[in-house]
Amino acid sequence: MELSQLEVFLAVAREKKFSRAAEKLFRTQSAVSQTIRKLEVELGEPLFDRSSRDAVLTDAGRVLLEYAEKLVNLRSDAQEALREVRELLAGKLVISANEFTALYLLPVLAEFRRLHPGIRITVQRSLGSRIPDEVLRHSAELGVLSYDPQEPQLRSYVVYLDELAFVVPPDHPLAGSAQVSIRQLGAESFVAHIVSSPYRDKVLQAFKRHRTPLYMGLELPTLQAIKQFVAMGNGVAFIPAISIESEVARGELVRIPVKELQLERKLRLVCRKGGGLSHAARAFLKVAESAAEKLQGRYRFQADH
Amino acid sequence: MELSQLEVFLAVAREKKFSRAAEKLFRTQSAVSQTIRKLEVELGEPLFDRSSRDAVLTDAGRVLLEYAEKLVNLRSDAQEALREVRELLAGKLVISANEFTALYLLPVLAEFRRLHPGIRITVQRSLGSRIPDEVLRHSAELGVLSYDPQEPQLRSYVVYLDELAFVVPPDHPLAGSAQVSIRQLGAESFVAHIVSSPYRDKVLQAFKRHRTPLYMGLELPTLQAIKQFVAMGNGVAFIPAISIESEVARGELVRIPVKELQLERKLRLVCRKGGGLSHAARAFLKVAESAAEKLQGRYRFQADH
DNA sequence: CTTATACAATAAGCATTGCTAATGATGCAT
DNA sequence: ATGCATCATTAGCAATGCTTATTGTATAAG
Repeated sequence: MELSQLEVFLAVAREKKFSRAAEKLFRTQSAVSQTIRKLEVELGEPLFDRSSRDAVLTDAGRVLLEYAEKLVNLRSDAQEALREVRELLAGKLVISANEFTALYLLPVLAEFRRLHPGIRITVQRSLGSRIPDEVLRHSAELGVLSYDPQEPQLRSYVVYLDELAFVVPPDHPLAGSAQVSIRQLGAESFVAHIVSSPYRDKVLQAFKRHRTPLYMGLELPTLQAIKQFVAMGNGVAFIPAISIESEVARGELVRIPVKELQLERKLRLVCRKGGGLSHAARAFLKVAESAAEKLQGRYRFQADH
Repeated sequence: MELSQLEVFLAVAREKKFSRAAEKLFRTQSAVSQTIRKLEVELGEPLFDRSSRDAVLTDAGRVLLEYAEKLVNLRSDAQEALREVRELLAGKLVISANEFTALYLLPVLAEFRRLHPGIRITVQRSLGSRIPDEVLRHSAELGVLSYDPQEPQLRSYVVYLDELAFVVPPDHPLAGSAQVSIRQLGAESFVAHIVSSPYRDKVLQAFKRHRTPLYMGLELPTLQAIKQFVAMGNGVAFIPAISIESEVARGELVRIPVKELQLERKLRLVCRKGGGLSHAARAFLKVAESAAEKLQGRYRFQADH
């Protein structure tokens, strides 16, 4: 029992004539007869009573009619649903990011949702180190990383240039400075992120090069905690610039360029190589790309200070 | 999109390997590949991501999976429903009968329901003269008639021998007689059915032959009314034997054979010629046939009195 | 880094299927 | 009875789908 056969069956049931059904189906009457006959043999039951002028459904025919209509409608539904996927009106996108790269995502997500409100997005929080594997195993389709992954089956696109910002509380003696040098920071009490990263080491090395002690009095597990702690006047910190934009704007934190330290961080979107990407993911990459182009100028401006 | 293709799709989705799905389907891996490919081309969307070790459903694949399962299940349901029709576990049977032939049907219906409780039966009341046409137009599948229809597309089976019974109230002077002759009935007041029938004419002719007047004092429209009127002691009547069985048994009416008058009535089941009969109708004819065989003896016994 | 293995895509040949065209059968109306 | 409409049947042909054989690719092992 195939859907194409059921379509013929439905046409005959509607038209009540084999020949008229054949016209509607752009087939010959013979083809229709054979199709119905085949169905009847398969089902072991006649479907039409041909004895009278109009073809009349038998008991079995009536039963089949009910199901045939449902089946054909269900197929239409399926085709419609697939059309929606094709046209980005439906779909699901899972993105893996860690605490701070998730921040980068926010404006991109906003734009993406505006363009494709039918796509449901899940941003799952993970650790940077586990993200490549998650993407490979299909537990996420995209990932946000701050480094270029080694895996040869992955491809990554740089979508954002972040940097490590030096921030102080607004009432800090250095708060008014346009720039500081590392030597000026020897007396400061630093608050650090408990997760070690390549950038932390670079900071340490820079201080060492300038023979300046780095007093790391506190390690905190979240960026939020670090920001609040600094804002309360309890110390200073190096922290991803992206995570302090609003605090700087509100005057809760003051960012000061450090002359000898301009640590850029490239944020990347990673995905699997080789065409296995959903429309949703491809669309997201596109949105991210155009967002990156817009930000480029602004970012450079900040970096030059 | 055909159900056979969806079956292949489901197998691959389940097995996560084209080759393993092929085994389960008793096909070659090539066939499975081609089928899936064809589906993908038709739907304009890849359904599986083949890049990783196991085939993984794409967005579109997940959507299709949902519908494919529903579709395949619905087909099973349809096949099951048709099996029930085939095995007389389901179906519908419409029988057309007039007021008094419907009485004949009752015991046959009881037996039929016992044998085939899944078949829904409708006995629609009609007029004897319209029944052949109704059967031809499929507005009923079987009809009960008291005569042999002319229509060449109809076939009829004699299923019951009724006769016109002469009944009197229990307190009637003739009530004790084992037999009466027509001449004894000249003084009686008859109650007649308002619907004229060939049998009524035969009665009239018989009375005429015996030069006996027939006083027809009242015509009533229903058999029930005639019976009650006679039982109340208001007259006597000729009435189909089948319709007074219980009243005779309860002593409300007394039946007396009339020597010169033995009017047999053959009840027939009619149906369309030529294989266009449902299982239900065929089964009903069968039950009616065996019921007729059983009744034959009993009927003859009564007739001999 | 190469080799072996597992799996899917592709190509070519073949069998089956389903369609058309032509003809035969049957019922219905004139 | 004749003509018209309708469906069944048959044979031939074209399209479809399956198989076998081969190529391509990614993963695992040497």
